[in-house]
Amino acid sequence: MPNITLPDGNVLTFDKKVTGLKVAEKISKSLSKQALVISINGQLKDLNYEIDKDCSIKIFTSKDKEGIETIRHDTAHILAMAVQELFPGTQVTIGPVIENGFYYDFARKDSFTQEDLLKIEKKMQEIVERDEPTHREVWERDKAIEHFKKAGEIYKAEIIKSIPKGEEVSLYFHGKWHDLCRGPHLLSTGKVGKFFKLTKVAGAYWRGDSNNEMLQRIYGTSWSSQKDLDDYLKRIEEAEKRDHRKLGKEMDLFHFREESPGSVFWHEKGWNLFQKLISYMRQKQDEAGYKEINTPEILDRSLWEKSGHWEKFGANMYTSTTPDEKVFAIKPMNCPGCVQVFNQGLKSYRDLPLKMSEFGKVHRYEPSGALHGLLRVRAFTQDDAHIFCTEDQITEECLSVTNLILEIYKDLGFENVILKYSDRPDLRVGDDDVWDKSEKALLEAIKESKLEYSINKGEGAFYGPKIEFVLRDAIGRDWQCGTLQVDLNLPGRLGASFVDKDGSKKVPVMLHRALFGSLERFIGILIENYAGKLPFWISPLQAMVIPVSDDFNTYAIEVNKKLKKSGITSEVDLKNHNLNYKIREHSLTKIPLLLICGKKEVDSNTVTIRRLDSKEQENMEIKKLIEKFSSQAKSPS
RNA sequence: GCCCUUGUAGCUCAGCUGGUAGAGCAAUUGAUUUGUAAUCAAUAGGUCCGCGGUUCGAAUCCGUGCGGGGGCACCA
Repeated sequence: MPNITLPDGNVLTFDKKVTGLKVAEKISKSLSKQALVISINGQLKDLNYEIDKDCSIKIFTSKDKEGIETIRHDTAHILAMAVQELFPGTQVTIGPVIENGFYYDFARKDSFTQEDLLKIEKKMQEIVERDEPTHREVWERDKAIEHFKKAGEIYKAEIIKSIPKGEEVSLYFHGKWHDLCRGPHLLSTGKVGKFFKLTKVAGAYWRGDSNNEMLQRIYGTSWSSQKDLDDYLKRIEEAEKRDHRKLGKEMDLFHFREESPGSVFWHEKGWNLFQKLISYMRQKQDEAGYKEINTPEILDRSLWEKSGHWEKFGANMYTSTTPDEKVFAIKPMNCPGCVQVFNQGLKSYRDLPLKMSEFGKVHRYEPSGALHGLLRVRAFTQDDAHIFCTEDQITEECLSVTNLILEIYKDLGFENVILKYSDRPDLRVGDDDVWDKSEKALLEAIKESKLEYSINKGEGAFYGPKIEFVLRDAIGRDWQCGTLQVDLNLPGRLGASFVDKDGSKKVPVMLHRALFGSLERFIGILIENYAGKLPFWISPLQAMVIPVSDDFNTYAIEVNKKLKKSGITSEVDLKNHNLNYKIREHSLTKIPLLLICGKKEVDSNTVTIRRLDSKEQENMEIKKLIEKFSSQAKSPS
């Protein structure tokens, strides 16, 4: 006699056990048609699960996250079914739901080709049409292991072995085909609909461990309507258009080449952008009380041994042997160098907090497969700083770093910032009471900042807890940029000390912080966020002066000179092309202002402005133009 | 690093099953003097990523190295 409580509080009473589908039918016919999956006392179950006890339920449709995720999960099963029908002998492993889709990992000798993907997709459509009914069975563990072993499904057998004792081992059947699965699933393969697409094949390690063999992963996406699928594919396409590698080429900002994989060759315009960011940052840091320093790129091996890098970070370090056989390392981090500057001369507690910033270029030998445009490189410039302070100053200093980061992100158009807080890892140095103190101090700073934060348990650095600053861009992607770490280890290892009030020598606390993280990376993010249409003040080329014909060249040259003098980055285009051509060309390279000069303008001492992405024409006196845009050309302060 | 995929002119790409390369744009030169997203013509431009092999003959097939792309692993 189950009494079933609905989300609106109403209670339906049945005189015998009843399936979720039947409950949906009782509620409304349309719901029963749209129903995909049900939650019973908060646990997701199949719609044909039989309810025999009092409970509260909620029925999900494709409008709910639970519904669409079940569709994706079923699509993954159908993918596996299709693959095994087409390629007998292929072993199935796991096939979870991911953001916007799903994947399934297979073990097969031959590799899947792009054409195979199409074939598989077709077969999947067939399976949907066959509308194979789903049913679930709970098996005895050893029987299940035996069964899958016999069937040649070694990986599945492995998975069952790793299911904790006491947990149910359930199998899902779609027609004859079956898979070990926790569920829930749709009532039949037909419920999935046909709004899916296989997107790519890739390698993936068994159980995510690079010591294991590599499986073949097929990725796909699945939706509840053609429109949703099309929208998704469109979104992907739009994101591709923003790719900073593509835009960087089109806008003539930088390039990469074989001779130095993962290192940027900055072109004039890219470097201009780079320098604009640095000078903006200098000003900000100067105001915040930082002292800029610079330390050597190459330092003796002994220093890196002392700091612990040689042992802990050696695999990522470039080294250099001189003709006289001395071994140096090219710095992968700026901190040891910075501590040397701190160590020079006696420091007093009165000098603290001492904030030393450095635009330091570091080199790290990253695995070749990790390289990705500007976002993952082997040589990059950190907007680094190290703050030497006392333990009592930690919270305040952390807070001021957080504020500085937020201010800077805001100036660059990122208002949506999330924090990730990582606390002590298992492998760490320092006493627990010191950790208590530094974690508490850092957490306090986060709380005071009133920002949303998540906790990554045990993900801190070996020397201290850290915050990572994640910003969300214009199309909803998250990027990890800034970082702030509390270090109670390196200063001691490298012999840093200050004279305290009582005359005794003490070891200072060191905060490591980077605002953008890496200038290279941040520029990549900026390009993608703005789809190349950078804010005026940071645009590497802010204005192009275009004479209508060469009768007006002298005037255009004059205008360009005036602009340059007033601090606007501008050029004049004297090439023998017509106006249409020039407008197209310079619009494509995303120059914010096109300034047209013809007879009308010469006569009235004006230019006609055409802004990027606008067809409007605005006539303006030169004096006013300079007044208006020279202030906009400056970085925000 | 691992799996898959890819490498042809400055750029974007074509070149079927082997017979030593082609287009558009860009560049150069000339004509045109242009009023808001491609004016016309001519010229020049290539170690077909490198190395090795198969073959009478390789951009094309095979091996290998390097680079790019998509993932996985990595990301102090």
